[in-house]
Amino acid sequence: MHEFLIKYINSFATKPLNGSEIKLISNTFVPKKLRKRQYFLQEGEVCKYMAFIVKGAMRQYSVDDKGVEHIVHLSIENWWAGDRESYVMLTPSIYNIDTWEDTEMLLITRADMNELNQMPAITQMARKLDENHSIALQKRLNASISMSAEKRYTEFANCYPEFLQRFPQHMIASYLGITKETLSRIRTQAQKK
Amino acid sequence: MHEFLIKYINSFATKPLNGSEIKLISNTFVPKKLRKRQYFLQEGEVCKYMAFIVKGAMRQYSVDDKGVEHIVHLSIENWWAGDRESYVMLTPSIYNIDTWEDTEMLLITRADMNELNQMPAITQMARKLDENHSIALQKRLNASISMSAEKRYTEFANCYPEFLQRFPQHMIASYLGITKETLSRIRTQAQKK
DNA sequence: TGTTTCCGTTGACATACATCAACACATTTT
DNA sequence: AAAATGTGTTGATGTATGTCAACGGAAACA
Repeated sequence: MHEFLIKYINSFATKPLNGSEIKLISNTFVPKKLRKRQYFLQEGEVCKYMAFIVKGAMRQYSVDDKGVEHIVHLSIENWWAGDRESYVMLTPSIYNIDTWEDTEMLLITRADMNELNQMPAITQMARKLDENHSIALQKRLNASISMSAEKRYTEFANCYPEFLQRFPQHMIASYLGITKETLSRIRTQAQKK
Repeated sequence: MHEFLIKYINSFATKPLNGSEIKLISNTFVPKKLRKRQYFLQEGEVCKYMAFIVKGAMRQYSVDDKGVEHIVHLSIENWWAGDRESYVMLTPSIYNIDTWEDTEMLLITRADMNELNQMPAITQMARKLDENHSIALQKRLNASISMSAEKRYTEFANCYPEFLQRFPQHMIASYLGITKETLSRIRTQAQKK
């Protein structure tokens, strides 16, 4: 199971991991399985682990005063799940994270991650991840400030076609910050063209 | 002028910088001054430098099809300016960055930054910055997806009261993803309460 | 000193999107 | 097999926010 993670880390590294490093990593990341619809994190808890997803699909969302869910993050294989803010600051999370498919993941605590940061490959990966994460968030923020719902959807569909297959439409809608009805109408309109 | 930067870096470091490190940093970061309303970066250019702001105020914004500006970032002393995506990926930026006050800053290229990453203090700072940046963006994204314009404004006003003094209202509005008229109405309404 | 530009406010009106409700269909549960 | 639940669609209506236009005052400019 860890081989996916090793492969993933190597894809960021200038030098591939050696045997002892692989061993250490494999011993540090703890496997965990969750059935569909189970919580990985609930609002109010501190997020103790970051999860590398080996197989499956998850979502992260907040719930507003009216009980409406707002999805801030969707993730599948080779992505990470977890609330960075809570994980880094050790504060209670305002988000829920749960699985949408049966999911296998590899967990790591903040402390263990700090240990592993001895390894150059890990440091490189972590930096690169942070960078990519920031860039992606920046793009989404710009989209959400400056683009119409329709444009946000088409851009999303281009960028992440696989997500359209894996998640139901109302989750995509929530992720885009619109209602399922609006997304439905956008789609039928787009087809006419 | 570099002393502000040194102080700033030390605030992230477990051990303060020593003499030779300070010297190296001071030699690497290049001072630059810009008058009010001058461009630091224009759409289509690659962002070669990250700028540490010693004094002044800047904004980063995209311009949509209709010519409307959408501010994605505001920054003042002890913040950074620059388009991370362009800086990291070496792609042409879709953003403009300009000064709103006369501004003094310290510039660094990506290559030089990689060199400085030999120093633990710099590495620690960079990581911490990336983390904080991600967290802040995540918060904003969640706000923009799940909160009303009014709530976004009051939260912003609480979080960054100084920005209300330094930037005109129409920029704050743009930053919040609303028009100046809407912000004006929100403010008069809020006062009545 | 006058002139221009910028800034914030207000009003009338437009519109993108939300809300609410009903329905058909598929999937899961019992 | 029946019942319950989840999913996507469509229509009627509501509302937050945008758009356009006008105005007054402040600041920048000439």
